[in-house]
Amino acid sequence: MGRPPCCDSIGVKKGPWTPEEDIILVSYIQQHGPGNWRSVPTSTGLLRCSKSCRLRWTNYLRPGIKRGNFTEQEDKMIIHLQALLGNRWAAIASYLPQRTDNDIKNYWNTHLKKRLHNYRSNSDQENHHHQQGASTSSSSSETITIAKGQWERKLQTDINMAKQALSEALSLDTKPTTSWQQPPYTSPTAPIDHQPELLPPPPGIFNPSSYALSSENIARLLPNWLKNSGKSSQTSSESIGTFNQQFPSPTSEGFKNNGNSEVSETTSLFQGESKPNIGEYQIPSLSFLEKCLFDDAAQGDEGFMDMSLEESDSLF
DNA sequence: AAGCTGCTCAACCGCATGGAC
DNA sequence: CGTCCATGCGGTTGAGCAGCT
Repeated sequence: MGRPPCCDSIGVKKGPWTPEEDIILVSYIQQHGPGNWRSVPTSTGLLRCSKSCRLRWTNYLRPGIKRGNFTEQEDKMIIHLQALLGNRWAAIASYLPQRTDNDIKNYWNTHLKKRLHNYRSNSDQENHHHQQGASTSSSSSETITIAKGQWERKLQTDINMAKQALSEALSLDTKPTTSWQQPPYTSPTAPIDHQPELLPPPPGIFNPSSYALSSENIARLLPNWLKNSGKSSQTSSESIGTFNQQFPSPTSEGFKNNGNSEVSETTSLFQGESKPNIGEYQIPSLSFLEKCLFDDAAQGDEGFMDMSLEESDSLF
């Protein structure tokens, strides 16, 4: 007999979240900060279990989350990190700012795994043909030596690629392009050259099935919602300014503390500490990444050996 | 137009982990 | 040291959707 489900209690709601629930949750977190999830349902009156609240926040509502449209760079990073770390999605997510572990996991399972499988079955066929056509004079040890040399060069390329990817990710700080900055609801009549006004979803527009997709980040709604609901005496710009302070830019927020301690990271954001400096986070350093790569190389990690950068390049 | 099939992804479930007592 | 509890993590599920027949 395992532990009973945490959501066994009667009256706990399951299934898709509504905008109202999201607003309640974001509003609560804005005031109290993430963490202490146990108390969230009782404090907010949400008919959700604490786990569900935490998941909703970390996978969807948390500021700085980028959704969909994985870039090639990200694809490659995921492929390499998966080969290196296995299915440790939280660890992989720590190297990919703005992506959640759940998102990466889904993307891997639905896209990359399939692509990789297709590629490998193709290359297996090619190898089979090459082996059949190749002269039998070359010894297997010779082949291994050559392959090892080639692999070392590939490894260096991989490290350079990882460095480039990370530096590009870090440089996003100055050029944010994340989707969360797109307003989830904009006035149809808003001039294009104006900052679109944030609007709450029109009454009756809610469609449970499309809500999660159409609303990039409910957090963007909150300042306006607070103003409209009279819960905040701040002006719109003030509240947005405050809000932006509390929800800093995606990339400065994006790196998790060692990939498994988002609470400590996000809590600090909400407790009025100085605006996070990217250097303050315990970002897994490149030297660490390199070390892992070399360690794996020394141990002959087959997963990683199987998938070099050049191979992953040819996937795209 | 209706039914079927496969895909996507938000959300759930259960186990693992670590801290408090 | 053992137990309890809160939280984190990874695997899995299922509703909704798109494309095909």
